[in-house]
Amino acid sequence: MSDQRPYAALLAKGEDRRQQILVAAQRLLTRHGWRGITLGQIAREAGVTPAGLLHHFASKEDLLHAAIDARDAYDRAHADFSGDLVVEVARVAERMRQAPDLVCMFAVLMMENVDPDAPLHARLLDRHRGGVDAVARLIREGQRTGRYRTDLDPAVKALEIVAFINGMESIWLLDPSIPLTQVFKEYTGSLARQLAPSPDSP
Amino acid sequence: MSDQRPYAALLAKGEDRRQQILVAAQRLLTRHGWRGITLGQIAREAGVTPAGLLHHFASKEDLLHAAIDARDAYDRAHADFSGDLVVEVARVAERMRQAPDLVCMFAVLMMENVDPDAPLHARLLDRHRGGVDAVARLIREGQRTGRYRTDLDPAVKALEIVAFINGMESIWLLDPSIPLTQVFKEYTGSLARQLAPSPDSP
DNA sequence: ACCAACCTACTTTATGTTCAGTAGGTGAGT
DNA sequence: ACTCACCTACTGAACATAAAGTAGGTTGGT
Repeated sequence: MSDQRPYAALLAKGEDRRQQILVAAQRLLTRHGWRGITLGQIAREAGVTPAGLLHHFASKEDLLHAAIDARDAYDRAHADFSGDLVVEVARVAERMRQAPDLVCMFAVLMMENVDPDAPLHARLLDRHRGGVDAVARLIREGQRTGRYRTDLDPAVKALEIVAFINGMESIWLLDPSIPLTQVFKEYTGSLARQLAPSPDSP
Repeated sequence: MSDQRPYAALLAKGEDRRQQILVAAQRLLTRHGWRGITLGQIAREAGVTPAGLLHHFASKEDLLHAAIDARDAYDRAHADFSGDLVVEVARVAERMRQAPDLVCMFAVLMMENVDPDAPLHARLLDRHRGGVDAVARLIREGQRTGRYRTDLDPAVKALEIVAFINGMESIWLLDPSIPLTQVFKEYTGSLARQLAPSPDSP
């Protein structure tokens, strides 16, 4: 934080401000969406003027992409597609609590970019499909190793799981008073029962 | 359509235009959200000028509320909380196909009004809770009559069900190529198995 | 005279962006 | 030691545009 070199401190300050802006943008983005926020709001929350903000990011759209990039990096760091699917789904609730501004960002952005011509449509569609595919792969893997029953379509079940997670994100954003953990526990429990091979009692 | 009386025809034309505007607004609302559309776009799609639109609706916000009211009326006409829960959930897919602009409108509006200070927050929160409560009631009813097992929390399961439906609406809007019916069939199938009393084989 | 269903032309406000400038630091040449 | 060219991190004011809403007119029916 406090370097000997004043210039280094200056650069650190700049990077710091950049992060502040990014965090503010993420927070506001998940509450108001891309169209619901102004540079002024983000700038104020980050302690700069709109012009000052544009010193760090070329445009509002640029800032948006930077925020999404940060979110992607978070996912790359936290997503674990090597473990058990059910455990992984259960972990989503924790992550939602830890970093709601990041985790729930896509739920908001998705609905804002539903239209095929929307600026982020392609990117979000790709991302979403990637997520569904990853879940489907996990199911297939479990089926191959005999841990999961084989009479259900991985692609279909994956969609169901992703829909549930997505839906929970939306609902939780709207109403944070819901019993998030319990609902996730309930769902993962029933999921485990469903994926378990045939000779099985609840 | 074609009245004898020219004045009646004029009034009918007005009512007609009002409906056109409402339909256009609903369509655009579910694709671009409230903030993503302008009076100009809606007006153009309805075949009027922005000023012409404001002849039928006092303000943009007024139009929004009218669109939501129409959606509420649709729900009142189609929602059936007397039948079986599983059957009812299965029917959602049909309704999504029949009237996507109406059914999926709330999924979009919800994410746009996540913030407690958002203009529609209270209304959407109420509506959402009402939906969850209705589902929970259906579960409780089933438990009381012995059709459903009693060892699961109706409120929690209701949240899961609503989350799934909500999530499916979002995903389907983003990517209409998904096998909507299959996923719903899969989910309702597993739901039925889960709600069924203990001595039961899949 | 009055109303309905519009339209054209305008005002107002909000917002992204640009521009010119300021304060302070760096490193090279003299 | 001193200046010169250039850098980073900003600010304040101005600019351009878009979009909601308004004023007043027109047409045609009662």
